[in-house]
Amino acid sequence: MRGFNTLWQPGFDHAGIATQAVVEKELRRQGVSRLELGREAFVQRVWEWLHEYGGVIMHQFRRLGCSLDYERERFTMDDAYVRSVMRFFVHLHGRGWLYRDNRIVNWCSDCRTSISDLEVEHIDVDDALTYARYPLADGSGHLTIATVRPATILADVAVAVHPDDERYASFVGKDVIVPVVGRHVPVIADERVEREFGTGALKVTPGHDPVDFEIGQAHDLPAPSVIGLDGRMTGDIPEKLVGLTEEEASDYVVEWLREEGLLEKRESYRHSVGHCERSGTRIQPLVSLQWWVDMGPMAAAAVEAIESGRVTFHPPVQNRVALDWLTAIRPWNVSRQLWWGHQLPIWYCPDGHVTCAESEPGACAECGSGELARDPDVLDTWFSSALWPFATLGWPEDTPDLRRYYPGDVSSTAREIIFLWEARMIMAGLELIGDIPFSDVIIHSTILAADGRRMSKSLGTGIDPLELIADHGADATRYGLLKMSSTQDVRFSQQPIEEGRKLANKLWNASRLLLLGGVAEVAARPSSVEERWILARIEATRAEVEADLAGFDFSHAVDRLYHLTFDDFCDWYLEAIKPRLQEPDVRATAFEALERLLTLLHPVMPHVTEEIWAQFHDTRLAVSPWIVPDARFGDDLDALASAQTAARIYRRSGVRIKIGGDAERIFDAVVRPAADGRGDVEAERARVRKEIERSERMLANEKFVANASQDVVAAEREKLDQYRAELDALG
RNA sequence: GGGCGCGUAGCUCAGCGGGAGAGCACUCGCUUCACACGCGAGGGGUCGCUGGUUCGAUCCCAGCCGCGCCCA
Repeated sequence: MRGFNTLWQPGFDHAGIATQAVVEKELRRQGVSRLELGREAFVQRVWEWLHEYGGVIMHQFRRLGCSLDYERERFTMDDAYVRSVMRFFVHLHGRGWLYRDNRIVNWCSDCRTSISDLEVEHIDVDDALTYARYPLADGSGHLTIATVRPATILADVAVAVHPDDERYASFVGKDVIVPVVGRHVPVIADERVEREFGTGALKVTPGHDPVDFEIGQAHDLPAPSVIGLDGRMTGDIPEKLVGLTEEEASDYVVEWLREEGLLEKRESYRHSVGHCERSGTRIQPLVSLQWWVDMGPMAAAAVEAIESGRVTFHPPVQNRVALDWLTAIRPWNVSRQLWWGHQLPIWYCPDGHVTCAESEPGACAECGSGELARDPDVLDTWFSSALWPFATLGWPEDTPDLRRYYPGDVSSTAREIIFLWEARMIMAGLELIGDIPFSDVIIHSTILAADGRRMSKSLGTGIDPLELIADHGADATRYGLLKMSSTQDVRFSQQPIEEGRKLANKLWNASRLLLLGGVAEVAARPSSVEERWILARIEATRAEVEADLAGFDFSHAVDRLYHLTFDDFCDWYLEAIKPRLQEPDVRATAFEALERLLTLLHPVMPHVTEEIWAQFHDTRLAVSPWIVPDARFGDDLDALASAQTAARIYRRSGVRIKIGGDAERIFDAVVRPAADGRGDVEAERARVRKEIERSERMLANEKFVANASQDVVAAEREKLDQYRAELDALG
């Protein structure tokens, strides 16, 4: 409508973990495991599943009447997209930012893969805090530590205390004996120890705790593992514990401590524990060999882009959120032990040399060996999603689309996606294209279920937009969603959608009033006051709506359109012209006003406005020009004020005040007063006198007049004048 | 543990320094020739609590009580 060449890019990511989990679950129901099936066949099954169930979202978009460029639908697993992902990976490798390392990761024993920090959800859990005594090797006493995970005692390699903790100063440098396994380990000093937690002495288990891993690295300690990838006990531990769950092993350890007199106490303890966002399984921090990306340099560029305002988040507080994360960014674990996704473009030869290439190399880059095995891992889904703004446009080729549509303007998403996706799109865009992917990021509200819980499939709290469309109509659903939109999370309610349905209905009926008399045959020549007034109202609303939309304030935009339609257009304008509706000039202006109203409403309610438009046009509203600013009748914006005041008084009390002229004529047409409606004039006078008193009292306050802004004082004086005029009119 | 935000009419939410608002729900009156899926009127709120700043506080500040989210 405004003549811009815009692209709204449709498509999907492949949702690695989630998709694999769903298909695996289905297989299990059929009594097949993915291991039996084999990698190739499994991936084939995922594609089949996608073909069956994919397309739902696009169907929903179409039904909502969203103007996406549907022919350009893209998928992160498309061949062309895969090439972009490989290019990105090889690029990072060439930069030296990609490395393989044994580090502690968030392991989900249910999904059987590592996950990134951002896929971990912290939930408060009630646990027991176990206080265990570690005897000193020299027999001179003991040290007590507190732990919520007694089973990990088996993997302890040290006990750490804070360097400034006087209680334990004399212990540092001595050895203690780890219960159950009998290992002699040193007492070390490290600033990462929280003195206030437990006894202030920390058992150090680098194999199963992120902080301990850091301490272990700093002190050059080993990181033995006693819990395997399957969540079962393993490693250098007593035979009878092998294969137990962590919980069973903990019970054994606690019992052992009790019998040996080393159990000091157990107390209940509530703390937050990481869980896998997908499976809900408690995260097992463990050390494994994974691929990592050093994000420092890319994050610095993104920080610059946001601080300089080249990329702006809305609402503005979110700029800070993004910056805080970017400035404290940590290495990104990008490898996943899954089958569904982009397999790492990494090949190993028998000598362990690593070859990184976009497509399968013929020989090892280092030794020329032809015996190459590809790394079985796939990439984090977000690794590919980060390329969305340009991979969808043909990058790494230099395509016309890429030149025309990159960088884009707006990306809209929920809060929890800021780090996962937005920040990474910005980083990838700056790194690979040398420019930001978009200038504005809208962080919209999350619509909660009516009871305040999150909408989710597993809770059964979700709502299918297709049902809303079936019940209320697509235009009503669009209106309702826009009305609900906010920077604050909102509870879902049918009411705003129902409001939209009423608006569509009202618009339809108002149009019918005009169309019933046939289409106007002359050009509009607005002459009467109500005609100039409605055009002024529409013009004012146009400017306000444009400002709202520019600020991404959709809720206020649709609210204005609702009141313009109901209050101004229907209740006053149409009622005012009704007596003269047969006059060609009146009809001509009415159609002019209706055209403008339909145009303003079209982005919100494309279906009903297009249908009405078709009743008196051969063109399509969707491609008709937007309203151009029209200041002709600006002076008439408040022209109906006196008639509206008279109406309020009459409808409330039955008292008619004297107004005269056009106002009188409009009043009669709109209000249609009874022949000699006679109300309680004295009560009305009393009401107005009260207002006058209030106003006079305020203006008599010297401090108010002296301190309040001139505008406020002037506005108060004007109100006083109006009330005095009203009192006069009451006779 | 760190950070952000929210508590306004029965419900869902606007307003964020000058007389408390919208839609829905509720009550009453209208079959008025576009719409009863409508029109008009009305009832309903110590704007979470306690202090402070100000001529003036729902709005700014502090503390408390509830609730939510993000991060570790």
